[in-house]
Amino acid sequence: MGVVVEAVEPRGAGALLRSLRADGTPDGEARAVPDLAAEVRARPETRWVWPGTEDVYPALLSAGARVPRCWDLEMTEALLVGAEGEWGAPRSVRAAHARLTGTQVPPDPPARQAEPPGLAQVALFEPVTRVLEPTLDQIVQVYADQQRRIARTQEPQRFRMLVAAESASALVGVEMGRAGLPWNEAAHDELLAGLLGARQPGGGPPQRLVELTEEICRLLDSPGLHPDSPAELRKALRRAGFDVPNTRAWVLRQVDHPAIAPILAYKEVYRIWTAHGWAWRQQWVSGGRFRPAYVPAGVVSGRWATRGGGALQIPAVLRGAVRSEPGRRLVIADAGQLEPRILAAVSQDPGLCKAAGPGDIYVGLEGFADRATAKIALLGAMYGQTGGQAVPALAVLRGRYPKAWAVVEEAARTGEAGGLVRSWLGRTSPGPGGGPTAESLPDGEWFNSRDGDMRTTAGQRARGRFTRNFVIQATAAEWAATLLALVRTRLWDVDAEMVFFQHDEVIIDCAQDVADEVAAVLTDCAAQAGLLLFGETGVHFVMHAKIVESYADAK
DNA sequence: ATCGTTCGCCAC
DNA sequence: AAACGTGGCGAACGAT
Repeated sequence: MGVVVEAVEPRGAGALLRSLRADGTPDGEARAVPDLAAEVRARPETRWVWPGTEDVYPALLSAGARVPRCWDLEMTEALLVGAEGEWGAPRSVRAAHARLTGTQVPPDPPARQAEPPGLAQVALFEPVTRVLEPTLDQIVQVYADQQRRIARTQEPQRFRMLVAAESASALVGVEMGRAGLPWNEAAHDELLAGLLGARQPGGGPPQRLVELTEEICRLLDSPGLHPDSPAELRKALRRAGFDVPNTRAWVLRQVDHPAIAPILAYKEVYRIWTAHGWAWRQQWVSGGRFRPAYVPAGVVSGRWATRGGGALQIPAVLRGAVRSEPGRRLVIADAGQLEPRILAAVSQDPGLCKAAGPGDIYVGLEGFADRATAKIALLGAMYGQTGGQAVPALAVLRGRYPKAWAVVEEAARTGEAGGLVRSWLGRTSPGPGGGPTAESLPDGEWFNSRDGDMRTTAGQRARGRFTRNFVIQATAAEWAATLLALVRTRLWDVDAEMVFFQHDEVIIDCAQDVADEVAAVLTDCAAQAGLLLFGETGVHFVMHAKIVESYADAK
């Protein structure tokens, strides 16, 4: 019983391995294996310690080896340097080892480019910037060092949970990118035809855009106008007697002119055409699957990012193209009101925890005129809204839910003063300017008082909003990563795979006859993730799972 | 021509 | 209704 820890230096299809004890010290000698995938298959109870999941795992999956658990050294290093006040410092194993031994720290290689699946990349030359791979010895030393540094963090238990959840996320990211989201090209065509009209043979603007352009030109008496040029549009509107500061949709909506309606229609449709039209599909969809590259923890808050394909912004009007194959179903689940529940759990505000029960959290809030006002107050407190109709609502929130209020306010004040904040599990915010931390800056740099007073500058207020939101958003990302890790384990032997994830929403592609089971697993894991992170708080973490054949039917 | 920045929209 | 967090992305724009 007990997890075996094994350090991995990948070498082609094989690897150099070395067993490790719990504290990271080696247990036995290094040994070479010719087939790492075979080792992974044969030893499911192992935690594989390797430099970067993104580099190692794809080949293993190709060889049919799914990895139960790993320790992603680069991800962990990024979390640790952040916690140590060196956010953004190079994260490679060689860089970590150089810091450990006091030698020259190599910079990280530039982020790799998006690689559309349809485009077989014909490399004219191998990029010379690829860093030297670390040796097994360096891997072993850095792992042991990370154990020691984690022990020195404020909450080592939580930080270990963070590393485990992030490493599991990294595995999920590779698996999901490989699986792809089922994308029905015929359904996509039908939706595009309805929105855009007939496709032009030469690839030019489709029928509906052409018609809308003609109508706009006529109504604004401006032949040859390009509606997608803000400058031209502003000029034409000015001639028609309307001087708008910009051409954003909500600004145009306030203008009373017959050309506005077709302009707004044009904007909506134009975006679909350029961002998710036929050209996009040609580039990103292959074999009936949309395959973006996911970057777990690619965002400062720990949220996932994607590289290419715009996977985290699939427009609502095109979701009908996401369809299950015959005999299969999509189980689509999103966490209900995640961020306010996170605020309740981290603040332990008794009133907010009480409201964060199984029902609607906003309905459960007391002292507000109605649900909408309560929602404005809660979201405003987490996003840093200060003006408008939110002001009286925020005052109510402050009076009724003081502990919750204090959490976000303290984070905001820390940020305004140039300080760092941490999520529940220990992710640290970047310092002001994205790299250097406040502590490393000369005194007074961040209170550049104008006229001698201590009013905060616009930059300081913006930074306060960022740190205010960071403590909530980053903790929500941790809950989501934990959820993914739990779901992945629970579905290990089920005919079901995760095919999409965005912030608080998961799509699982599964056999029709296990869909109910999958839905139950999701709701179960949501509660379990809340318990693992926060213990018994009274806060309910809920996932609303729906079993559908089309993403369009999920909302 | 090429590059980086701005605009404006999409998602959560 | 419009100012309030995290992003990606594509076209226009403007500097080199």
